[in-house]
Amino acid sequence: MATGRTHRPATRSRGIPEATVARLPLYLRALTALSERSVPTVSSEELAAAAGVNSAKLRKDFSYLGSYGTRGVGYDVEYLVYQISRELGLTQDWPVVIVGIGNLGAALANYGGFASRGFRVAALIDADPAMAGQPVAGMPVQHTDDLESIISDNGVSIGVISTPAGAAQQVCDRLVAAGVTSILNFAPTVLSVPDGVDVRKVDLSIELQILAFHEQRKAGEDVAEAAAVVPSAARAVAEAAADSSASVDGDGSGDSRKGPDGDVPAVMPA
Amino acid sequence: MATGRTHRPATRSRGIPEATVARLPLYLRALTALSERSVPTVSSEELAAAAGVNSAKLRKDFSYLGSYGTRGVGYDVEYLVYQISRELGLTQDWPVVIVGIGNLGAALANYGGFASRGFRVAALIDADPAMAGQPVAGMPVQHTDDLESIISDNGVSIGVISTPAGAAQQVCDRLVAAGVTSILNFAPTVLSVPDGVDVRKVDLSIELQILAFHEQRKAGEDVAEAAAVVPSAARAVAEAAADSSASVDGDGSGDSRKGPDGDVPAVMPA
DNA sequence: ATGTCTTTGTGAACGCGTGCACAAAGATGG
DNA sequence: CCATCTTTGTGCACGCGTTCACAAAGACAT
Repeated sequence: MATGRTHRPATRSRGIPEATVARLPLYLRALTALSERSVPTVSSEELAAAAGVNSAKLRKDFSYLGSYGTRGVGYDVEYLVYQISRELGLTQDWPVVIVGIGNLGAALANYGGFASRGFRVAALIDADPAMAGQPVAGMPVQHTDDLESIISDNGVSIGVISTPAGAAQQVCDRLVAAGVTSILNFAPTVLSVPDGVDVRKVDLSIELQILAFHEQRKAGEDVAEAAAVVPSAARAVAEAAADSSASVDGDGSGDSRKGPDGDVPAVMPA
Repeated sequence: MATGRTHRPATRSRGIPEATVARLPLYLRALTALSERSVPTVSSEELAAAAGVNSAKLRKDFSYLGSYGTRGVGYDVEYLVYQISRELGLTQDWPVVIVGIGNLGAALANYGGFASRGFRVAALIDADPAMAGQPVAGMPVQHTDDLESIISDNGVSIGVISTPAGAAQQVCDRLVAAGVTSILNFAPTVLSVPDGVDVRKVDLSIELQILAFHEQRKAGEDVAEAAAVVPSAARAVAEAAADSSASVDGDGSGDSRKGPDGDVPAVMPA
């Protein structure tokens, strides 16, 4: 899972709880699989199992959309697929731009899941002039200079940022100024956006750290905190390389980079 | 955001709420940035702003770790970096294996964020015999046949799955059987694991769908208002065909995992 | 020392999300 | 038409997470 939303305090969009919205895609996926197998109806119990959730929760989620089930029988698969698709806005076309075509950006461009349900990669944008015109996923990469015109010409309202952290906010600002109102951010940075703009964040590093926490807990439950603590080590590393302004690798996304996301160097614990 | 945890009902691990644990990496990143700029202390207000959270929330989060601040002054940056690192288990080495070296897997292997904070890519594993031995991110890809020995030889407890959906559960089972107890899953499938194994899911498609929901809602509400900033938004409201557009992308390859692009398809396993 | 000022740490209230448990609704069979 | 069985839809209670608001604690100046 991506690591959570950013904005949107407690907005229950049209009565549908945020937690429910986050599960609708899950249900949709399970339903689509059933649809392909020509299963006509499904019970809340079966569908819940397929989606990996509680059946009561699933029924309550569906109750927010309306009463689409038949008691004693279950839910009509096709009908539910359509209703959820419509509710999520997947019955319309969503042009998407990906900014930052490094390793991750290229992987996203090739990702089949994007092209499926209503999402269409309208353009790939990178700041590296050497990449301009080069085909990635059968589509020529365009230069950042044309970002604004690309957005407006294609009516893009959803942008994906897979640049290094240093460039993310700048790219974000330009996207928003050009009319983008939803952003999926892969760069390890907190983006600040004006009201009315949604930001969702996917942070690979954070996911791993959360796993590490639980892993440590599992391993350390029986054993008594066996950790060689050397706080001075971390302190020493931190002192090094403390230059003035943040290392602005301006465009990034070039060959010279090592990763798609220039992560903030961390303390390297021994 | 990666889309959330899977297991672990309401386990307040050692008194630290799950929501707090999920924010600790965020604080750590902000603190590390401050540390590099040699900032000695920081107030909860400043740090909260840098991490993009509420200051009261941040203080409460830190209160679960202990009283590490000084009233009237703030928090010692270096000390806090160390405390959070230790709490998250980043003071020790975490060997990680990545299974499924397609576009996404390769991007993950190159991802700098993995190598930073204590995580070390111990091995890259793929089922394609043609990939065996080929270098990715300066490391030879190994074949799935050796999965078990790789896990045990390196003492791996964290596995990353970036295979197609059809292969994910099978890979997951083997990882768990070999001793892995934490899994970061990029495949669009619900993984079932025994108790004691943590699974976190990152689902790009779901994130986009959630954004689309809010985007549609914004577009529907703004009809009345005159948000003249985005003229292109209204144009996008072209009703798409309401037929069985839910039919997914081709590629019903099913069993044969890695496709031409070897990336994660949006299809569910049967 | 004493007062003032800043900032932490936390008690308490509130709201959201979850899960239980059950009544209502409809299918099914005789 | 009635009885029975299955499954939905939801009222309710509970727990987690968030936020407010403030007292306690320490720094700092006089």
